[in-house]
Amino acid sequence: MQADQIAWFCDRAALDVAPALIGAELAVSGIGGVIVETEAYEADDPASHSFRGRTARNAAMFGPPGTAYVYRSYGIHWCFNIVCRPGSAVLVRAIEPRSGIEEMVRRRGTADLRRLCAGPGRLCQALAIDAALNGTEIGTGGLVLVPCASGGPVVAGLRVGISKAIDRPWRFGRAGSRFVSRPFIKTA
DNA sequence: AGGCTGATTTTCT
DNA sequence: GAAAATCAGCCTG
Repeated sequence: MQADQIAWFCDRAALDVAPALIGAELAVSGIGGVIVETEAYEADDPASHSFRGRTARNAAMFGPPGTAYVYRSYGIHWCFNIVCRPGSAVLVRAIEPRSGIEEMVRRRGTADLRRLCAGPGRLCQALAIDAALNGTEIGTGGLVLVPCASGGPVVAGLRVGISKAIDRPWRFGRAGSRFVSRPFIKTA
């Protein structure tokens, strides 16, 4: 999809974009798959990097909708976000591997498809996402995003690995997918 | 199956 | 100096 169409798609609350991205196709230089897990981070959200205003690290979060925000996590991993309205973004937490599986297996050092891209750090390692993509416009530079009309049933749950605003059910997943980073609690 | 810990580096207090 | 939107490996039971 063209960059301007992606910008249009992302120009709304992260809370709207996050579930809408379930089922979308994500690829870097032809290697990727289908998004099965996301999390929303809003501008007024204590768990968001943007909560205390713009800094050197989170500058990309204040760029136009459709910008990629990539940051280093725990000093080791990379995490990939899609910027929505300024100061808000969607963390892509897992994809179902589809294209370039051989290359992803090589980068990850495991042939376990279920865990190949299940988690923000694993996903970035499999797709070779790093700081070079931070601040770039999705739809350019080999970064491909193709939203789909119906990604199937979407389930929601609590976000993972945060210590603030832990009660917001802003984690979204494709119902029944085996490729999510952690199971979603079943609701009655 | 589930819990703990080390790795590693940037950011903010 | 502590915490961080994590992960893999090793421990126990």
